Amino acid sequence: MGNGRSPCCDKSQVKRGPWSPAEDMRLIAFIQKYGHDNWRALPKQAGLMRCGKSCRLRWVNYLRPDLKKGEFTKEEVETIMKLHEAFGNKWSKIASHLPGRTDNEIKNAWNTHLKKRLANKKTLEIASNENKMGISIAPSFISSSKPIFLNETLNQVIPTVGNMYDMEASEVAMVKDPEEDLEEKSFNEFVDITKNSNQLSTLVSSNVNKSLQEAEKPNSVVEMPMEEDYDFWKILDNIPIQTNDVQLGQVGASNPPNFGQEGVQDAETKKYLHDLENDFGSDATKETNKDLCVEKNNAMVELGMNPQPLDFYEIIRSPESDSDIDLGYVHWWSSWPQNPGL
DNA sequence: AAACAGCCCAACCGCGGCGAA
DNA sequence: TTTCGCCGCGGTTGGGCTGTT
Repeated sequence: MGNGRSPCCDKSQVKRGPWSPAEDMRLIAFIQKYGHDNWRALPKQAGLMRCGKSCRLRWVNYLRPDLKKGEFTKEEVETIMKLHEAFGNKWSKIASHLPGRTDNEIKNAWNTHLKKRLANKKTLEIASNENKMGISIAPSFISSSKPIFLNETLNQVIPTVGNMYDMEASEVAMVKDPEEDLEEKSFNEFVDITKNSNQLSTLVSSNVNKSLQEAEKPNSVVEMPMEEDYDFWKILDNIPIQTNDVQLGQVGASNPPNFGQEGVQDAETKKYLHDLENDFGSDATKETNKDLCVEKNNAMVELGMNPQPLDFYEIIRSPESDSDIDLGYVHWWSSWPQNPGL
């Protein structure tokens, strides 16, 4: 690979792997307030130990407020199939035709489900064409067990014409329109699968709920998935992060994204945050930061900043509050429940 | 109930494109 | 025109989940 470009960041200095709730919250709070003009600088400004690419990916694929969660509709699936036929693996291009869907999501869906569906369809097309041409497919497939698809992966997941014949020849013959039937089956299978993805979200929620129930137990110790990091609270409390070379006030965010009513308000989310507030207490948080306030004020003077109040608890209570920032749409937390005690 | 295998998807990686200097 | 730096894209990976034996 030669001397390539220098790495985008010092890998030893950045955190990798699943995002914690605290990191998510920090990223959301920061972007909602300051926008994301410069991904490379953002982690530093937001006080995140992540590289810019990681932040961008997390935001674009998971935290963005306009994301459409849940199963793909039949229309969406059809659109993807058509666009893939036209553009190939141009996932971002395909995603641009599907509002609320990310290229990563579509790519994953394609690689896990839709590719199979397409393969099935093609298999049947070949069989159908050969039938139309008056070619008897049976003998060739019977005499030669060689699959049509030589691709190893495909061989694993799709029935070849050969083994299809072996397995279901009579069934295929009896179906009025086998192609349509299989397509329908594939689609239903796909929808089931995506529904299961939804169930996963539900599972995530239930895991969070479980944690909440744990937290409600008297005398139980609540293990917060938060690192001890005052910068986070600074952001939420509208205290600028003090860095050596970055001026938050210069970060462009004049047009914050619309975080209005689009997202689904999750009662569990609120409950979690409410408990969080109770357990730690806003006063306690502010108390903790008291010592930093002088530093904050100095920084503000130094940087010539004029920050608008960004009250964490107001944010969370939105949209009931007057705040135009809303965290309620966030799915809490995909990367967390497997190990809630982090 | 435990072990295993396969699936799913969030996250990472490296490269290409593009604009600025 | 060249070089540099950033962003975004597409491919790949790895850990968790689920189904099967």
